[in-house]
Amino acid sequence: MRRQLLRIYDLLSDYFGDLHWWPGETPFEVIVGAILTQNTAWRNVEIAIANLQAAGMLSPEGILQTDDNTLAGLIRPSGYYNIKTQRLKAFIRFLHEEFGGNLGKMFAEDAPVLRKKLLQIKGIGEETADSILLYAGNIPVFVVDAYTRRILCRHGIIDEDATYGQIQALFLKHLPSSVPLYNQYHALLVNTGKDFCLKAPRCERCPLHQLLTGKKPRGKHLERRTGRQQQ
DNA sequence: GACCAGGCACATC
DNA sequence: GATGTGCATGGT
Repeated sequence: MRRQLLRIYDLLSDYFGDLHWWPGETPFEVIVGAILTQNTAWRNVEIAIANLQAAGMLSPEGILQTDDNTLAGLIRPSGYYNIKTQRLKAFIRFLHEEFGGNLGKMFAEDAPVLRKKLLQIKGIGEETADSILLYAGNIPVFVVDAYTRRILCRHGIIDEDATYGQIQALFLKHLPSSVPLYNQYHALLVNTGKDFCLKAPRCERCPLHQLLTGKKPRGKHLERRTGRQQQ
């Protein structure tokens, strides 16, 4: 399994290059993005974050002091704006109550304890919590998302009804504990999902196609080695 | 116009 | 514990 997971990693890294996730200037911006991107295309999140930035509200204080209607209006392009308004504020209230509003203190907390605390916040589930830990806190946890599940499932590596915890445990067990490795691996899976798993015909051009079928991938994708950045 | 996107909470059985 | 539903925008 270890070899298989590393083979997938190598194939995708060859194709996509180093992705250097997460797109975000600061840890706080990464956290805002993690909440706003829930079940939402990243391009819509970018608009919402740009709105917050332009309004000078991309900070814990800025968001907390903004009334709900104004905040919802700013993040409207990211969808579910009423719910996400509450989720953003719930996180920031937690940050103030537990760590005096200091992200450095938050990430200095023992990781498993912090993860449990994050999961108790309304609106923070497993994927969002792990994205925050890995991409904002540089803590080595593996992020599992819909693409991870879809790709691993398609390649027969996991069962269709595997839980989040089971999928995560697979990576944690077989891969060395490494922030850059987990960062890149998750980013690769997301890009693979976006580019190849949306519609069945495109799947045949996926860098992983040969791994699954024994057939060479179709198309010219192996020529592409752009090392492109996220979005 | 239908479908999809880097989830999550809550109701119901 | 499993399953269904609401939340909502913008791109393809």
